[in-house]
Amino acid sequence: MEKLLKEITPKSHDFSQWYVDVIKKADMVDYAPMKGFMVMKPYSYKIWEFIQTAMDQRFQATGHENAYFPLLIPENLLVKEAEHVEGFSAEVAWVTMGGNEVLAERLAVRPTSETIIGYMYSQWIQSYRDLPVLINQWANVLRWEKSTRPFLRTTEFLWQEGHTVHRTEEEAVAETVQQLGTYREVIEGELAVPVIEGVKSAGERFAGAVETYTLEALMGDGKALQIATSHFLGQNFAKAFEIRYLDEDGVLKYGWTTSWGSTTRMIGALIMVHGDDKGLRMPPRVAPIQVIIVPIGRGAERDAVVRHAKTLQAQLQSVCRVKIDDRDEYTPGYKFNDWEMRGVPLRLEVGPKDMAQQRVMLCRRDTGEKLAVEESEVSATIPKVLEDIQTTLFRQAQDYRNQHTHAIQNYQEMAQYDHRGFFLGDWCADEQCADRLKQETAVTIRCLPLEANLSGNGCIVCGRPGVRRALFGRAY
RNA sequence: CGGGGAGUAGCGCAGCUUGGUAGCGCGCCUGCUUCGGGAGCAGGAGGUCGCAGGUUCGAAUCCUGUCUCUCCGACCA
Repeated sequence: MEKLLKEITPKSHDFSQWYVDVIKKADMVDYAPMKGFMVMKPYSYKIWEFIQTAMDQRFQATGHENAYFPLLIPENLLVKEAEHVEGFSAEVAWVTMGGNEVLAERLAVRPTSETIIGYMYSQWIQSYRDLPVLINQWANVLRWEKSTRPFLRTTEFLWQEGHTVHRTEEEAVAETVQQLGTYREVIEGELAVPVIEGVKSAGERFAGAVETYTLEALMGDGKALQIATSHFLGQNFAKAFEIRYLDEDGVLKYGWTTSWGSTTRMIGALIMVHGDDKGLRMPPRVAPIQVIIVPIGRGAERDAVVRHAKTLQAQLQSVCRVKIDDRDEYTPGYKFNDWEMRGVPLRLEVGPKDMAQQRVMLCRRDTGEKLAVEESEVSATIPKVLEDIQTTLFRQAQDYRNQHTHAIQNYQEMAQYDHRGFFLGDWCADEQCADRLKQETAVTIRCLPLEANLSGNGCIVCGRPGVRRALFGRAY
């Protein structure tokens, strides 16, 4: 334990340092030699691939198709939607040279693709028969952020962005809500991160959106993280980009568009929600390795144990992602700590004692619980235990969030919780109250939850009658 | 972008005040002994001191610039 503490800063001591220690020690990322950029190493990229698969299956199932649009966007397109360009102008990187030639028009490295896709859609859509257009792209985007943090906010990041066009407002809103539901399914079901669904207040809305739907999660340090968003764009982009169709009634009409995105930030959430002082705790469904077999034995025993462990591995391959750690140069104790740091959900130990009794030892990463299992039962037991770990991690995260969610009547009450956690309170819907709250406490409106009723106690800032129930918190 | 802290071997650090032989722990390599919660001994490899200028006979050390990390703000997924 002493040595462990030297490697990973305890969560309670310094959460930020803990986070950096964990992602480095668990071999998830490395810093690139340019500010704000990171390398996703195989262990974290694999997690991203699982997330991609889970998302993509659901996108396809609801009729979406993947496509790919250009990395660079000409300036004249980027500036077409006024609010949009205002929202992003401060963080756009520009390409001004092509080889040795200065470009006639500079090109933006996409911070998001509404504009270039909007332009293309305007070329593609003529008739109501062309609708809806349901396209998603998996891509990288670039935003010149002031301060960065691996996964949570990097200059370049990976994401998916869906862009759809619909014939009616109702259909577009339904799409927006449906996609939020998909995000929730994946984030809660696969990542075991509980979220609160809501809409953003006007001040926090996506640049150019009519309504921004969001999922908000609470991290292990009591700070909030926006984990996925789905935007109803109304006809703002359709009007800016002339996305029009001739309707059945012979009238030329503007389409209704949506966009929705989720990013590699989800991996950051996964780490901050489940990790502990020993390192990561991976939910089994997205764990690159679900079961690590550690053979134990010395001298003459070693060969027999390793051979036996390999047989077990072969047998388990059909029920889980299993790896064997037969490195000769490390002791079992070292390996235990090593894989715990990487968050492998389940460890299977086999030694001479186990072999004699035809059993193995299973040790859960989430609870530390050890159980002896008959060899004949292992294949059947492991999937059940993995499922239980998945559920347990979600429950633990949910409990933590519930314990740190406080209904309040006025914002001064936040101080007793050190402004950490979620706060539910009424809001008068005046942005001035939101600004004042932010100024005084650094707390912002995370969302207006879809499922919440006014308490009737009045705005937590000004005391005037509440208009919306709001979820407050300090955000990443 | 403003304010702190920091860049010396893969990792963590000392050395810098007062310029003069590049050091420690871990890790790595080899050998032997070890193996149910971070093993031991012995031998060994590895560094243009973030980068670029300047001062000097001589710079890790002094000066200037610059890049990167980190923390706290403001901006954002």
